[in-house]
Amino acid sequence: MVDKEAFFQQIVAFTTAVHEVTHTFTKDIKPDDITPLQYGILEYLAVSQPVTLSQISDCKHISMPNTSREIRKLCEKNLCEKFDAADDRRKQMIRLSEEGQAMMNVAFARIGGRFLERMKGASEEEWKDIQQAMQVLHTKVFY
Amino acid sequence: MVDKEAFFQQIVAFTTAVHEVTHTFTKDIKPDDITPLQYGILEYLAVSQPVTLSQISDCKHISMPNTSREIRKLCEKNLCEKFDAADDRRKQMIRLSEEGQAMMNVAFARIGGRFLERMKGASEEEWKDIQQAMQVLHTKVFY
DNA sequence: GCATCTAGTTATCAAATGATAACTAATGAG
DNA sequence: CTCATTAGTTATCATTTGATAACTAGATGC
Repeated sequence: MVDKEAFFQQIVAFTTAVHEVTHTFTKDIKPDDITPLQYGILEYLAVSQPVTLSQISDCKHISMPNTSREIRKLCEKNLCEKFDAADDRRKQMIRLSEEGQAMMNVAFARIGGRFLERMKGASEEEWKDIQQAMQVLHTKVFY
Repeated sequence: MVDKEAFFQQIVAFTTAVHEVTHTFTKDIKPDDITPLQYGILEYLAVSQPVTLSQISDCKHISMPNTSREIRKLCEKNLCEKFDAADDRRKQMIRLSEEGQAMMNVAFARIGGRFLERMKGASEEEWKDIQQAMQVLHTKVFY
């Protein structure tokens, strides 16, 4: 049998480490004129665009009024833009503007660079192991 | 060769999933009378106590004045306590109080329960795979 | 013994975030 | 058609968090 107590300790240590590393890799990336919450929204947009306000609200756990406010600010900074959904005239779709897309490309490239830097000594086999490991955890625990 | 672009996509998707799952597993755990920041400090204490204020400040990326303030609030709520370090009379060591320890035990048990629930169908072999996967990522990427 | 450094505190201010009420407009059910 | 529901907005307020300056007390270098 597995030792569930030890297993849980391991989960805590692991998730803490993931938070810590992503934090240090991300903290000095975002431009000074956007807040952490706004950066989180832009990251979500970069991965999932186009999305509705309601989707942002659900996925990022931000109330609708606050989501509306933050999106308005991002639009004012010309980082994203709204357009009407074809199927339902109540819906507002959001996507990154060209400027926003360019900004996120730069941010992602820098973060990616840091991960690559961290793993530059890895052998072909280690890369495979790491990818395999992420796949296992992604499908079985963190989905 | 590994496809580094795809690899990075995978990292982003994976870390996002870890954040998402830990968030949903943790959000309704903390008592209403402590803030998210305070909960984070308590979690850190539970894992690393006893620690100094400076250690909390460093590890949780909170300025010393703000760390001092939050610790004072936690002490006022009887969740942690200060005591003097033996070696240096400037240092204040912090540890959970009995009440704080009890609170974190409950919180951790509930979070642990949710992970176990999520993995209740897993075979002996899958458990091994998952532990193995965490170990790989913890040592090679998230350290 | 004096200057300098480290650990922590207190007070204060500004900004970011969370929460709620009251609203408009479009959709969908009956 | 009418009523309930959904998507989003605006305004407002409270709380949380971040940032800085000015301070005390103990340690450390020389």
